[in-house]
Amino acid sequence: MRRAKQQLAVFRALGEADGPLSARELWTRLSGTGVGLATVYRALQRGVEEGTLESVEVLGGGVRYEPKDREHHHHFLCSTCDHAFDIFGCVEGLESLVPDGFQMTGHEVVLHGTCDACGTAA
Amino acid sequence: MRRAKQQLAVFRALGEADGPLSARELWTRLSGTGVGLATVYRALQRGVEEGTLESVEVLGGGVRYEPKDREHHHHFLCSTCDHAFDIFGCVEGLESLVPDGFQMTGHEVVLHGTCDACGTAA
DNA sequence: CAATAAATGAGAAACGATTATTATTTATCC
DNA sequence: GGATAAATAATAATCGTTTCTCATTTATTG
Repeated sequence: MRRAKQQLAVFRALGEADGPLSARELWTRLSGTGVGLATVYRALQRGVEEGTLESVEVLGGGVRYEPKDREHHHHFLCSTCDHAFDIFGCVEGLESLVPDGFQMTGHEVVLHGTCDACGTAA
Repeated sequence: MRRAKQQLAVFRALGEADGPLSARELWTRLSGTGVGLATVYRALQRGVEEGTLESVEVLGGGVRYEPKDREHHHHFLCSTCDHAFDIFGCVEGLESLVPDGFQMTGHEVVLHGTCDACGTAA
């Protein structure tokens, strides 16, 4: 049947965001449309099941979600507004950090500090 | 008065660990000694207040704690045993990732994969 | 040993995040 | 338009973590 108008709104909001969003952040952004929090969770769950979304944990603020088709990137967490921004590009020298006997399958880099808006407002 | 024998046990266990530990992990490690979970939390809270401990968030498993006097390092999270290991050394090229107008005050690197013990056991 | 004050353990309570429930609404198919 | 099944909003229930409460224990001091 597949109606899911509200769920599409969730996917669209995630696609337009400049970084991963938590369930609550999404709900807040969609608040004008009367979408329920449960529906946000349903959409996120389905998105992850279907492989279109990915859950990421940026320190500070639990689980956030973003579209899986985004290319390799990391995150910048603003300590003032608590928003997570995507930052593209990567770093060098990760392999040399891995201890003997350990096998690395992935990595996360999180920068923190102040974002443009918060730095200007200060 | 300052007795705090149990709290000292918490600090000692953290000092001997090879990575940051969560309150529950600490409690488990001290289980033989009859230390209560509330005491673990009390010790962690005091340690952070006094500046000897630091709370860190490694993705997957909430807040963990480690002594603040440890030199700059990052963490390796084993996806099998869910334990976080300290890894020393750092990476290159962080500054180039920071977007215009943003100010970076710190960074975190988390590698994930399989630790030595879990890789061998598999 | 007695008095005092901090520390403790056990369990209850609070808290936030997530999931389940349910009656209602909405799209689709005929 | 009517039947059907999925989707929805609201809210209750659940779950793990952290904090609170309080009676008891322990160190310290005299």
